[in-house]
Amino acid sequence: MDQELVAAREEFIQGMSRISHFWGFPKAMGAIYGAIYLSPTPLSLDEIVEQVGVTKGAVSTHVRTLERLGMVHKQIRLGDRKDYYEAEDDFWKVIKGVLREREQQEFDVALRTVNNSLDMVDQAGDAKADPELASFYRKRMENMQRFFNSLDNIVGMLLALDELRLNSVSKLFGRKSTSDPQIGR
Amino acid sequence: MDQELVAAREEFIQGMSRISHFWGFPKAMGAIYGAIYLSPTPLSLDEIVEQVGVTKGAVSTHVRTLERLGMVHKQIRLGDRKDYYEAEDDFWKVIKGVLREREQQEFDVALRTVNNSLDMVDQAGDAKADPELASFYRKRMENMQRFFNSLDNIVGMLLALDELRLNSVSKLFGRKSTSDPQIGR
DNA sequence: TAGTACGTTTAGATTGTTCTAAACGTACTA
DNA sequence: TAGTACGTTTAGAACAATCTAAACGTACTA
Repeated sequence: MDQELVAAREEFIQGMSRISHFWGFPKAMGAIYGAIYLSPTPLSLDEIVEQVGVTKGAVSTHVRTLERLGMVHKQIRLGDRKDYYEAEDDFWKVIKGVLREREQQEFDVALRTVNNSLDMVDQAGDAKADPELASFYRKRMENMQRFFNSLDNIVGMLLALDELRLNSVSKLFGRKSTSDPQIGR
Repeated sequence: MDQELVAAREEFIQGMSRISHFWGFPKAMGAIYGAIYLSPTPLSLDEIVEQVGVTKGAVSTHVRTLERLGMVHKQIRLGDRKDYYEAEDDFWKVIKGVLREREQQEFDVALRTVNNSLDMVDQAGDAKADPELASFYRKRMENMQRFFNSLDNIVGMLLALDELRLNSVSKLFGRKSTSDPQIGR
């Protein structure tokens, strides 16, 4: 295979691992996604191992996560014991998957945490001394709570937009949207 | 000071450190922000150390980051060698600060990375063998590039909305927005 | 000048995460 | 039945991020 294409692929994969890391995922996971994304045909575990250069164990683990997020899709073939993976190439779906996961896992933990502190203030605060401080705490916490609820709603809406083609979100913001990339090559 | 309020504060601070960590920042940084946010008066480094329980060095470092992100504001007082910090309590501004930072630091690194790989394909690809693969690579990479540009534009718009009160973003999405929190207490 | 009260920097310890290597389980194949 | 080809799990190694403790720089104070 064309040596220069290999180089381009490696550059790309490396970029993906960087991006992955930046968004708080393991580097290898991004690299694996990159490899699958650039492959014209679905890849088996071993092919991924070969292209990315991490062990099979790691690939197995990460590929499972990727599937959970909806970033890759497993393909099984009759009479073939290997699993094959192909990439989801609709990135709005990818974002959706990530948000859904994060939203559930930690997002409303945040809400609950604030609610909880607020409860503590309510129960204790005005009973004893320092009612001023208690009411200040309450004000601040409620302020944050409101914000989290707004965020929560926005994310909820985004997740709900499905048939509407999430892509329209960008149109909604007017400017160039999906065409006319301006950081040119 | 009211023992129960202290407990509520500690609960809150702990929650902030968790959220901070979740968004990819050091835990202590979130805790520090939490302490400042809950204080009715600006806090000095030493007061933060006392409330959060990390060393002065760490506080010094993190507080600087927080300031760069616009999450806290430094206050200097004539005839007082201490620095005091108060929290930004407009979370839309906070988000703005974080996005601006991230956008610049890594966001268009992502773009550049893809652009770069694409260049490599363009230069090398069709010259030699495997023009099919080259064109497949090109297609995929352009797809991603388009997406990044959209994202970039959306974030750009968000950052530009300033006077417009970012809060209106949530109104724009219709549902309950800032009022009527539904995860009740 | 020496002493003190600050914030900052830095070397290295601590901790948490991610990866490797190897054992393992299962199912198919001869 | 033994052997092979696969994906998965796991113990612990390697690595990276964060924090501590202590040295440091500076400016004010006596």
